[in-house]
Parts: sequence; C-alpha cells; structure tokens
Amino acid sequence: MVDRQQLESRVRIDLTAVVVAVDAGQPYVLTVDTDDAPGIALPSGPLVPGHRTLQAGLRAWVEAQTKCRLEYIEQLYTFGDRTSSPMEAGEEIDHRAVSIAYLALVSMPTDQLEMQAHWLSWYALFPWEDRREGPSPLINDLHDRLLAPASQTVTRNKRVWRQRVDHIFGTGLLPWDEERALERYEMLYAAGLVEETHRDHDQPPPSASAAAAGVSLAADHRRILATGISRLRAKIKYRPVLFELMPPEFTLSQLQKTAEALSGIPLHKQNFRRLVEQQNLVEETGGVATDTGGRPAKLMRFREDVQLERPSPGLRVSANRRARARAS
Amino acid sequence: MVDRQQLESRVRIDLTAVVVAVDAGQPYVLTVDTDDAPGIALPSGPLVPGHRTLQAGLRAWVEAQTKCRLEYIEQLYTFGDRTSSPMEAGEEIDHRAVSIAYLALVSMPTDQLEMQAHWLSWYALFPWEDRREGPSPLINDLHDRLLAPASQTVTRNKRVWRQRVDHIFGTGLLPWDEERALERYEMLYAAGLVEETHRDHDQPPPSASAAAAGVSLAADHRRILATGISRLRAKIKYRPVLFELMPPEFTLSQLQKTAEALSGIPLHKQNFRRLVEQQNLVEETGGVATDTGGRPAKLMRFREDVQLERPSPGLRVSANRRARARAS
DNA sequence: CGTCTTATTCTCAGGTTGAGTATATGCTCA
DNA sequence: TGAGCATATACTCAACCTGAGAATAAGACG
Repeated sequence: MVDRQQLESRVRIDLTAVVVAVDAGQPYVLTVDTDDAPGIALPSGPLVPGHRTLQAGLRAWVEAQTKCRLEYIEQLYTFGDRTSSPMEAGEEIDHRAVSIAYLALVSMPTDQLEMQAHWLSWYALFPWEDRREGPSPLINDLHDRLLAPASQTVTRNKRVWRQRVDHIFGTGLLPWDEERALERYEMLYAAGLVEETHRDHDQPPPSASAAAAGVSLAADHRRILATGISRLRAKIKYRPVLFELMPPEFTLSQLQKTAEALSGIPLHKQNFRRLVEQQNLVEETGGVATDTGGRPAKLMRFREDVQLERPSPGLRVSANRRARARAS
Repeated sequence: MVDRQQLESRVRIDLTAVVVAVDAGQPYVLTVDTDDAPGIALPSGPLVPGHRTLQAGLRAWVEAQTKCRLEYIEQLYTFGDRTSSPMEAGEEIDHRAVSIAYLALVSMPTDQLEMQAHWLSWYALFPWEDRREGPSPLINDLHDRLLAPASQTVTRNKRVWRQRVDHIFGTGLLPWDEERALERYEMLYAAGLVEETHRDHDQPPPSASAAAAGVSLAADHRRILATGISRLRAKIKYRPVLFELMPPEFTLSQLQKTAEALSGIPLHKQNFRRLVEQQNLVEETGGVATDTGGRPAKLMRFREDVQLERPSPGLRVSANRRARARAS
C-alpha cells in the first residue's frame, strides 16, 4: 500500500451558505457584496482553526459578513472547486480548496429585510423557476435556444436531446417538475446560456443571451443556490421545514403563500388546508388576523411535538392544475 | 473583514466509500482489513494531488485497496472528523482531516463475492435492521436497554424520551420506518449501546452489551454505512437505482429480493410487480429462467431510456402488512 | 397423473387526491 | 345600515392509487 503521509495534499475548506427567508410571499437568499466581477456572492469563508465544528465555522462567517444569526442548518453538498463543467463526470479539483455548501432557513422579521438590502429574490436569479402565475413566456425562449444546434452538448442524437430538454424543462407534453431546478441550471450552463459558462472559459458573453438568463453570482454560487432550491423544494414535501421560515404565529394562507414561494407553483387552497390539518402540523392560537382584507383568518402555530410523532411530516404539495392551465 | 489568508487552516481530505452489492438476496458492503483495533474498515484514503476529481480519487483508492471498479457513485455526506457525539449539535472538527463519504453501487458477479472475502453483510453490522422475517426479537432487548435510565441522554422528560425511542425504533404502536437506519444507529451510539461509544471515549466496553449490538468498524465507518443505508433505502423509492445492482438480465422475483434485501422489509409480491410494470421500468428479453423451482420466470432487462421519460421513476416500496404482522 | 413450487393475472374495498361548490365572516362604502 | 366585496372555512364527489388476497398457469418431481 502507498504511503499516505507523503502524498496527501492539504487543502483549504471553504464554507458557503445558502440562507433562505420568505417575506410577503417572496423567497429570498442572503448575499454579500464582493470586489470582484459579478459583485454579488453568497456568504462564505474558509474554515479556520478557531472553528469547533463545520457548522460553527459557517455560522461565524455568515454572522461576520451579514449580522444574520442562523438557526436551522443542513449540509447541501461538497464541491471540488474550480468547476469547469458541472454535473458531467464530476468536476475538476482545485487542489487549493474544496467547498462545503450548507442550506440555512431563517424566519425573517420584516424590518431586517429593509435594514440591509442584501436579500436577493430567488427569481431574479432564476426567472424561469417562478411559475406561480403560470409558466413564464421566457421558457419558450429558453426552450428554443436549448434546441438550437449550438446548445446541444454531449448527446449526439437530436431526438434524444430534445427529449432530455423537454424532460428537464417540462416542455412538450411533459410535466414541469419544480424539484429539477438544479438540473435546469446545469443544462443552461452546459449549453452556454448563462453568463457563468463564458466567464469560466474566459470567453466574452454573447451579447444577446443576457436578457432572460437571470442575475449571476460569483464563482459557482448560483449553482450552489440551485442545489439549495432543489433540495428545499423536495424537502418541504416530507419534513416540516416550512415552519422554520414562518413567524411564531401565522395564518394558513400565509403558510400556503410561503409554500408557493418556495416551490414556485400555485397550490390548490382547499387541499393544502386539508393536508395541513390532516397531518396535525399546527394548532390554533386562539387569535385571529384581521388584516386579511376579507374574513379574518385564525392564527396558527406549529405544534413542536410533531417531530416526535409522525414518521415524516411534511406537505406533499402538488400543483393546482387549473391554475397551472389558466395562465399558460 | 478578517484577513482570510492568515487564518485559514489547511486540512487533509479523506475519501471514504460505501460500496454496496446484493447477491443471493443479501446486501453486502465492501470492506478492507486494517492493522488497528477493530480490524475492519471501509475502503478509504486521502485526496492526493494526482486526483483530478474527488470521485476519481475515491475510485483510485477503492480500486487500489480492493480491486473493485466502481460505476454508480453519489456523494453521501461530509464529516468534520473525530466524531465525539454524532448528530447532536454537529461534531467536533479534527483540524487535521475532513472526510467526504460516497455511496457506490455495483452489480456483483457471484464469483467476485467468493474470490475476496471482503464483502460483509449489512445485517452483521446492523442486526436490528433486517426485518424481512418480521421484527427480530433483538429489538425488544434494545428497546429495554434504551429505556433504562442510564441510556437516556439529552431529554429530561421520561415520557418524551420513550416517545422518541418508539418513534425511531418503531416500537409501541408506532410503525417501523426502514429509512431511519441512521437515526437508530446514532441513538444507540448516544446511549452507549454500541462498541464505538466506549472506544471513542476511551472507556472499556461494558461486557454484557456486545451481544446484540452488531460488528463494529474502524473510526466512524459504521455510522457512514448507516448513512448510506438510509440514503439508499430512501432513494430506491424515487429513482431507479435498484438496477445498478442487478445483472443485465433478471427475473422480477430477483428484483424484488434485491429491493427487500436493501429495505430490510418484506414486500407484497403482486403489488411490487404491478408497480414495476406500471412504471415501465423493464422490458422482457424473451428468455426465461428455469431454475426457479416452480413455474419458469420471464427474464427482464432495464429499459435504459427510462431516465429520460419519467419525472422520477422508482419503486415506492411499502411493507407487506400481513408478513409484517405474521412474525411479530 | 397428482402434488409442489413459483409465476402471473385479476379483483375488490378502502384510502388518497385533484377539483369544485357552498357557506361564513368581517370590512368598506354608498 | 345593509349590499357588495374579499377572503376564510366547510363539505362533496369522482378518479385514481394502494394494500391485500383469490384464482389461475406452468414447469418439476415423484
């Protein structure tokens, strides 16, 4: 066996955070300003000896850079940095650094949003992911460009490529799957339809494409965010993580708005309500919210002991077909 | 902002593999012998400059140590090593190393199993996880020990603790959830009911407990394996990963046996079959297997183009209630 | 040829889910 | 003050899915 000590390479660990909050029915991600090109990045920093755990290191960096204190944290993925082509066959390692990405959820007091304008709406970065008002017309544009010969990457067969595009973007007759946010971003990257592709290859961006492709972030941070979005969209269906984003008291409508904000699709109101009640996830506080504009809504709170009771409590959200069709 | 360059700590990256195969209805994990105490470990090694990607590094180490060539690989989790208490509040970092764990699936030719006896059955390590013949009597023993005062860890309230135990181990009236393999191991670890607890705290193991607690591995490798088991048990329900473990041609019974081996629970034959057919995951090859002991079974093969077609093809396996009740 | 064993097909009741209708309740403003 | 508005909440229903099991098929073995 090889002598491990001599060969091993010591690398820097970068900790990167996708910090998510929802306010007024919009999903936000916490960002910081940078000096380099794109100007915006996710909070991140290297692991230093003072950090007792990886999560503690992450917390420290986020707090130092944004004053934001994290509660719920889960690990997302570890990237061998210096990504040249995401997804395909694993990325190249920059032997100087490996970055570990985390997803954090915070319940945002409204004032914090305005205080430091570092919260960026998800859908400024991924315009095609917001389908609450139906599929955005933008999707047709992207679809056309993906089918243009220049975009076709690995797959030779044109029919197979089209099928792959339709599958991932829910075009053709295939349904939209909101959980495929990461795959969609990676496909756009591979096809050269986002700014990062050209930046990573030291090419000038083709002037035309910028329009529909959304705001880009430093390094591979937009990809990391896409990973977080996909994970979160999947997770709300089987774990009660939604409540990490809610204030202590809320109405069922607010809860639904939050679920819709994250998943990017409209939900059927009555069924959403049935689901929440059946699962016994919430209880009435007794109070009512009168500022709804219509009949006052009962205020609810999360039942803390749910964690122990049910095998996997969550909201199996599924698109409201009528609303989906209405706007398309 | 702090000067990053001065503070950052460079650490070693360890790559660890959970390589899974199924043979004759038994799930196996690939292991290597070590000189240190427990004698058995998962294949692993440090990232070295020669490795072009993290996955390539993993492949190289596994191949060097076991001659086993990996196909399907996915990342499991990144651990800040030198685990003192898993789960609770994140583990302490050994600032010398961080380890990235991967799950790999291989289809095992029968001869390879015998050639190098480095394949260890999952259920030698986690006896309580095999409920194909109903819940093992062992579970009662574990249940009793977990409820003994000494085992109670963080939670003060006795009733809450009992509920947590019941929830995770499917005791009391609560159902068994095969996906909670990791939580079960971590609870046993925290309660001092597996050897690793005492080893990690430099205590002598209480002589009595060894019986039911299963074989242990080096470092935190048994925990990493538990992570892999949980992930795999969850994943077969929504992605067609099962086929990575199958030979090119197989019968539906073999497929079911494989699913049962992994999930550790008996499945309803007719419904399993219906699921596979509905989902269009397989096609007939034309051949039949005559060595079944009864009516010959049609041979099947995986339909490769499934990946593109369905949103999330997988087998939503669920326990056969009759079989579950029969043996309890 | 009867029996054993496994494979394969079919049925059925209960539950879940998507979708829609009906009713309740407070507010606003004529 | 009460009609209209806007939202909240309750109830209904058909289609589909799911768990469970009965019934039938096909080779092997004595």
